[in-house]
Amino acid sequence: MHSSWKVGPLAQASGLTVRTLHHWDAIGLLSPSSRTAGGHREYTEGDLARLYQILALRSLGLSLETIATCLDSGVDPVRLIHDHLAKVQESVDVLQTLRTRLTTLLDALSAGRTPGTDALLDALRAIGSVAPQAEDALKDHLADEQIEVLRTRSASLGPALHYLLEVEWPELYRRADRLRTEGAPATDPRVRRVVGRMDELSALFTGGDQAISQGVRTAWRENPGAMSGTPAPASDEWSALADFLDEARRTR
Amino acid sequence: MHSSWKVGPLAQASGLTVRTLHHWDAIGLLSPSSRTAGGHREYTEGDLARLYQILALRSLGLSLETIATCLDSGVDPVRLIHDHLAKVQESVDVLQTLRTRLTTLLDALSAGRTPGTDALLDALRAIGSVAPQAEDALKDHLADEQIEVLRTRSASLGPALHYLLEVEWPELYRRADRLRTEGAPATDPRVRRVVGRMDELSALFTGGDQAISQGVRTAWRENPGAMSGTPAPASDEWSALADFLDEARRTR
DNA sequence: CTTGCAGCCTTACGCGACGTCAGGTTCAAG
DNA sequence: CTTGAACCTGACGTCGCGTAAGGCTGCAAG
Repeated sequence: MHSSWKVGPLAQASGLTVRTLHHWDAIGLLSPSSRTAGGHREYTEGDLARLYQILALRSLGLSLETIATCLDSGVDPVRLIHDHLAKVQESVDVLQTLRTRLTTLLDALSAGRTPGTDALLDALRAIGSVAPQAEDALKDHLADEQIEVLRTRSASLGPALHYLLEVEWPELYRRADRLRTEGAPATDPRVRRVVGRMDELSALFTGGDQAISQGVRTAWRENPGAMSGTPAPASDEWSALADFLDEARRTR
Repeated sequence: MHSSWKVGPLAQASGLTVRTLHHWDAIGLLSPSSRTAGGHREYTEGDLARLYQILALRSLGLSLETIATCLDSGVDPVRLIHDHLAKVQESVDVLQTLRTRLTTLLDALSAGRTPGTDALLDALRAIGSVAPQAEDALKDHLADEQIEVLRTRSASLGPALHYLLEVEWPELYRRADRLRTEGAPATDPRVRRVVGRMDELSALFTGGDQAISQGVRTAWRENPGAMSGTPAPASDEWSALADFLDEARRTR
């Protein structure tokens, strides 16, 4: 009646693999109480009880080492579960944030061919309408030329455009804001690098036209949500970052 | 003006470690365009552009291999992001489910010293009240004795009790239900093992008293939510599982 | 008793993205 | 030229096993 199990049947019964049971034996998590003369593992009923406890704790997402500690040395279960829950919650939060970013990005990508460019153009047009009335006609004309430049540039960049506009740009934005909130000065080499790369990207679109670059920057400041590809930050935070970047640009 | 960077300053500027840059070089993700005569890495501006692209894509949670493929061979960004989002969403769902289970478990654990035991006792009392009136007094008396047995047992089990009641028990419950919904017959050895272990746990509390064991099983059937430690399943699902377990017990 | 074959054994590499030495070489300042 | 900081390559560890490779055991049939 005191049945013993070999690895194969036990793996079958428990839904695990033989390799897993070998592994658990190797790390001392679950070692069979006895062996045959030839060295074959023999799991007893007591081993099975432990196996079920391991499965239960594993289903909570605990590491094998943690499980071993629990079963062998005894740990306060409340604190154990509490701490583990905190870690899980943290992972969830991180993934949720990532999911939001991916969703936003995917919306932008699938909404149009080059949504980032459209946002750029919209922003440029908005800038034009804010300009002094006396120069409206000229600015409109200039904007048309600028738009043409942007369209040509966009076409020549091809697929890389998506990454640049929808991925790298927001990344630069986030990096800059992180540095700012960490208290880095505008003269910090890391800040300068980020600003430099931003201007590089800008140059890719404007073809080096300073007027257009300035227009894009202004547009960005006026309408951050459409340009950054990320949820619009608080306006005061935003202008603080814009000031920060401008300062970095000046003191370069 | 054509600046070149060594690993140290570049790591400093980018927030990475030297080791990471070495690694990215080793796997061909980001190799410096040149080296000094002595073999020191020299990163050019072009390398920096690639570095920023890598950082951007990495911040989306993509694997280094995927990033390399994107940058070197060009992949449809929409599908890339879409597929990746699906994986992230799946991870979120899994973790959310786990979080819910952990929260429920933690509530149960921190509500009282031995909430599972209280639930057991409550269930036993409920059973008593359902019993035929003619035997009420006797059953009440019997219940008191039973309660005393359970209390003694709980005390002697110590911390392991929590695992048994709040972790292993629900795990057994889930395993049994999984087997049932997979269509396994009540005579399946895996089912028998689960039922056997359930009865072992039951025996731990009742001290082998069949009357108490039966009472606990009945209580469980009457009030599954309080006993299983998991969200109460649909009642029809529940009774189907109870029937399944009873059948497995009979045909053993 | 021997053969056969299924199932068991140990050993070891692989994954992913690096951290962390260890032991030796190169660079730039003084 | 010397010194010390920064650089180099190589290798092992992480975590939970998957996936062989090559050999041994155990049970049944001949």
